[in-house]
Parts: sequence; C-alpha cells; structure tokens
Amino acid sequence: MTAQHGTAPGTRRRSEASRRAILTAAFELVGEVGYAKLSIEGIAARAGVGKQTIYRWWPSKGAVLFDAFLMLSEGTGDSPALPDTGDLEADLKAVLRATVAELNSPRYDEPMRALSTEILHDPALAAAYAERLDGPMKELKKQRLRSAQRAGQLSGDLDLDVAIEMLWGPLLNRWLQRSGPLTPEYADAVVETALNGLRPR
Amino acid sequence: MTAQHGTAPGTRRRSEASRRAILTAAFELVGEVGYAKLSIEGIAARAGVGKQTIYRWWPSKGAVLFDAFLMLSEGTGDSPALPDTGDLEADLKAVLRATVAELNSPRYDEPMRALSTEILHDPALAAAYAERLDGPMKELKKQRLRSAQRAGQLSGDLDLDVAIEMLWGPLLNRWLQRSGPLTPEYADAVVETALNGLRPR
DNA sequence: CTGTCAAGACGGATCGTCTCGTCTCGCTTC
DNA sequence: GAAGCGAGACGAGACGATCCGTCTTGACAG
Repeated sequence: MTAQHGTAPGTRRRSEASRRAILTAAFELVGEVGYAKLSIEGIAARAGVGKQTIYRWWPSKGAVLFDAFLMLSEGTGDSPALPDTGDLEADLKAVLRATVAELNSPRYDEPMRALSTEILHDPALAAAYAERLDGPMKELKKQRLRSAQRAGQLSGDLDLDVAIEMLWGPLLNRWLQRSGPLTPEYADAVVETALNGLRPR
Repeated sequence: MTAQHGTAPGTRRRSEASRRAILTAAFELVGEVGYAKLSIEGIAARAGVGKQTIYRWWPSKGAVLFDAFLMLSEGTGDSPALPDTGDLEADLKAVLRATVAELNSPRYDEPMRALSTEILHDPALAAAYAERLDGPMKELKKQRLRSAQRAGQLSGDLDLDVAIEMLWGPLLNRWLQRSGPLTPEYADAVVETALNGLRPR
C-alpha cells in the first residue's frame, strides 16, 4: 500500500491493529500538538507501540501522515461522482463551497497543513499524493467538466487541467498563505470569474 | 523592521555586520542542506556568531528566513511597475513566465519552500509576509490590472483580488504540490484561459 | 558601567539505531 | 489434528548524536 511505502518486508505477519493505532494516533496528535511538535516518539507512545514498529514500516513522518489520510479517505468511501444537475455554475459553487468548508474545518486544518508541509519537501511523497489522493478526486472533477463540455457549457478546446487549477488553485492558495478570508462567497466569486473570464463579455 | 520581529531591545548598539551575516548564512544554508536540516546552531556557526545573538533579535527560525528574504528583495530594489505595453495578454504572459522562471530557479527553490513552510504554520509570519513581501508585489499587479480595466480590456466589475489569485494561484499551486510541469507554456495557457473564461465565447 | 558580542556549557527533547525478551503465525512432524 | 519449532513482528526502552532554548563568561564598545 501507499504506492512505495508501508509494505517492504514480508507483509504477512504485520499487525493490522498496530498499523491502525499508529495512523489514528498520528492524525489525532498532529491536530492536538501541531506539526512542529509532532514526533515519532509521541506517535509511538500515544499508539502504545514501539518506535521500531513505526520505523520498520514507514520511511518518514510524512509517509505516516500520508497513510493516515489514505485510511481516512478510504473510510469515507470516495464519493462516486460530483453533482451534475445540468447547472454547471451551481454545481461548481456547491463543490467549491464544500472544499472551503473542509479547509476551514478545525479537525482537518492542522493535519492537512502538516501533510502539505511534508509534500512540499518530499517529491516522492508529492508523487504518491498526486496518484493516490489528489488523482482520484481530480478525475471526478474532470468528469464533471467533460459533461459540461458535451453540453456546450464549456469551451471545446479547454485544457481541463488548467481549468481545474484555475478553480481550486485560488482556494488552496488562500488557505495556505492565509492571504484573505476563505468564505463561501469567495468560492462563488471564483466560479463566476473563472466561467466568464476576466475580459468583458 | 520585519513588522513585529527583529527590533525588540534597544536597537542602538545592534551589530549590522552580525545581522547581515546571519541572514546570508540562513539563506545559503537552507539552500544547501534543505529545510529539514536547517538549524539555528548551523546558522550561528556558519555566520560566525553566537547563538544568543540570533535568539536575542528573532523569535523563530521562520522570522530569520523571512528577514533574509526581506533583505534580498530590498537589494533588488522592488521593480517600480509591471510592464504596460497596452497589450494586456502579452504583458501578463511575460510576468507569469518570469514568475515561473523564479519558481524553477534552483537558487530560490529550497529557500522559498522553507519560507512557505514557516508561513504555513505561523499566522503572525503569514501576516508579515502579506504585508511586507506579497503586499507590494500585489499592489503592482493591481495597478496593471486597473490600467487594463480603464482601457476596457477587463470587465469593469471585476474583483481584482480574485483575478490575481486566478492568475497566480495555479502557478503557485503547481509549484508547491509539484502537480505538473511548471513551464512557460503553462503560464501562457493560464493567462489565455483566465482572460477568456471557461465558457465558450 | 551598561549592553551587545562570540563562544560554548548546560539540561531536556527527539532523532534513528540497537538490543532485549515475548508473542504470534505458519509449517512440520507425528 | 495436536504438539512442537523457528522466523519474524511486537512492545519496551537504552544508546549516542543532534539541536533546542537558556544561561554564563569574558572581551569590547559606547
């Protein structure tokens, strides 16, 4: 699992209980003490586990955090598709507002900031993130945009990757840098501006 | 200086030589050993300075890094305004391509990632960044966009903050997450897509 | 004489490695 | 299929190293 981490030795005898305890402990701890004070020793203690059990299965603190998110996202069963009511603007606003709500949620704020930090400094982890966590979600977004494209609501020669990053990039950035209030109204403004473009119509 | 850091005690006797040595050492060191291995002890040793001299004037590693950037940006004399040839699309492409080049530059990559990390976890530092480093640059961008607005090249009721984040957000995000190649062509695509909007015209 | 400086000692925290003795699993043997 | 065996993961924690942030020293400058 975890792309390249977490399954090195003979996996047969691995304790699933310890694995889960470590991942939950990591997620909870980072939310409580913050990224700076998150230590492997702390995770091991909280999980009731020897340090070696962590070092045996994960190459870095970031990899543990990553797997913790992976476990969570598998728990919530990966919503099969984005809403498609035919009203692209309304659907996009709903989804971006949900993103805003998640980014603002105290439960996820610190853990996501911690994971972002690790991704920021570890290209291998960034690749794993792109493949396992961001990738599937991005595919859902593309599906919705393709559907809109078929309905003639989006420009036919649109690069969907660019479109997605133009919609979500501003939110992510405002969250990361705290460069302004991250509100549902902001999400709406981004959707409207992106759809209509900066030029007068 | 530095908004709230760096000038606490009686500033009169402060050694400018030590200050500069510390900031240059910090910037160079983080580029060499990476953010994870950047230590105050290392900075002090490289700068030929006592640790206390750092702890006396800066509250955190992030504040040192921030001041290092501040020193650099003051060195390059804050370009007075963005190009304004009348061709908005060309001007924006030129500026975004310059941003791409800077983000891709090996000299700045690690230091900027380190500063981003500190900003990510320190709201006070984020505020200082917004005020002292990002703010002035953002004002220049707004000036250029206002000029275009007057020329009727941009929608009159445009929220310029949203516009700016829609242009730069995708670049920043792709750099942070390494979610794709950060090329001049990508910058061009962002500009074109943002100006025209996602809808067919 | 007061405050900054370079240098570095200090206790505490965490790192990553290692060594224990225990426990669990899967295979063999009867 | 029950009993025994061996490999490997397990919890626990000792270990030297590094870095933290504070504190002390003596030199020096205003």
